[in-house]
Amino acid sequence: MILLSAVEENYLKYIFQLSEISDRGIVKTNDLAYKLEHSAASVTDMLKKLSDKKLVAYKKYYGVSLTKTGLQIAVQVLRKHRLWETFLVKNLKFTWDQVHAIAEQLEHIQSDELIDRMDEYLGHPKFDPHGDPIPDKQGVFSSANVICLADAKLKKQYLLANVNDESSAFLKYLNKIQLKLNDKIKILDKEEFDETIQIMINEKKQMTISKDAAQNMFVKVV
Amino acid sequence: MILLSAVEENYLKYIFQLSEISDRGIVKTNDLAYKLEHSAASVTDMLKKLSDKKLVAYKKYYGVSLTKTGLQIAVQVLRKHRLWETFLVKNLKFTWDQVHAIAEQLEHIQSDELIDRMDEYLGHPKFDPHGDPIPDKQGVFSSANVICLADAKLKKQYLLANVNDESSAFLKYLNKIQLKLNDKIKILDKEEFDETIQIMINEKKQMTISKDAAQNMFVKVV
DNA sequence: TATTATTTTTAGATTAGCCTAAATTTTAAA
DNA sequence: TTTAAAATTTAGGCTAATCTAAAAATAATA
Repeated sequence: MILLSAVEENYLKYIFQLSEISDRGIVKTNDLAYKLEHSAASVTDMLKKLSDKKLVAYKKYYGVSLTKTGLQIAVQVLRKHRLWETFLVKNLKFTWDQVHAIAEQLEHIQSDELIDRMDEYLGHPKFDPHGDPIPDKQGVFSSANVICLADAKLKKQYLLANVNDESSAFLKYLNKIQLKLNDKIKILDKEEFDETIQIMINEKKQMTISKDAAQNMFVKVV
Repeated sequence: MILLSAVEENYLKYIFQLSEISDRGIVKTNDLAYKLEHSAASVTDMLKKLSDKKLVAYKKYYGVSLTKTGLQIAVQVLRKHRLWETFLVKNLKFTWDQVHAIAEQLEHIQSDELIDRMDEYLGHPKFDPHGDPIPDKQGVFSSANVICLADAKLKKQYLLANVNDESSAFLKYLNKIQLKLNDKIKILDKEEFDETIQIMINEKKQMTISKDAAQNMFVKVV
């Protein structure tokens, strides 16, 4: 078990996250640079280093993907992040918009024993407070079969299953409009021009949701 | 509130701990180097840096002490360390010999809100699992009035109040001989030659304790 | 008190992780 | 298909935090 720096772990985590929404799992240097808020040059440097350590498969000017080892580590970092978020919300009564930044620190604490005990303490949760799946010790995610609200069908009943945890402002907005996980959502109408949608929440409250907000929300069929 | 690196925080923490057992609170470069397991040259470099930041008062060839600001930060790091140790033992059921290394990482997580909520969650504990006092948010320690077992009087009834948390091996030894905090201890005899002591534990079990072990144990009068 | 030993600092290097500016490669557009 | 634009890499530099070896200051000893 090679110990990685917090920086290296972050690279693997973000490569994993970006690879999930890219074609053939290939992540571009610039996309990583944008996520990490680093220069592209810095990213290139680190990709070479991670490649030397056999954690990523990197091809110059083409892109990067995780090796088997790199994937395993990325998933364990994600596991730690989500377990910590769960602890912060469930036990320490943080709100869901407060926990991401703290979990970004806690996810790099190096102790398998700690995370095993935390998992046990929390009762082996399958999803974190934002609805993100928590991989188990073996790295297996329970799948939730969600679709983005921006791509969901009209007039169909859904449940809010997952929201983007990275933007505190977005989560605060959800607080303000009192939208929580597992609320019922039905799209009543969609404006062609700006893709704003009209939704019905819990069959009683009607709202207008911007395209931007809808892209950060994920629903599943009832 | 200036954010310090984990390394800087560690320096302040160790300067604080060493100053408590030094004359007039002056800490020597070599003592710090030994504690930190760094070269003396590295320590000198860092002391200059901390001095520039007004966190320590450093005089070349003489020694270093904490400024008011440096002291405040050191105490808060200690507070975090001890609250985390308490959480690890009380809630996650770690044994007291397992928690120091993990707490050394956790103590550098930057979030006042986190530590306030953790303190609340744990019920504002005054002492950690090793009997070390946990300073409150204002940095005030509750004093325990302990003396080192190596300096304790013969034939007097004491309670084990505090043990050195830094050596996992020592704590494992205490586990083996089933000695816990608040156990009654009476020194029956002290060998002049090697300062080995004979103790009676809880008025029923007699044991021989080395000088080395006794120096890591602290007792208070019943 | 002179000399030696110890402690501490200085000088100079190294590595990780970042940067900007310039060069190169790839992609898109005319 | 040539050329312009965008993406990416290379080159060279910087800071934090470490090191070793040599120099300097202080403390201990003869």
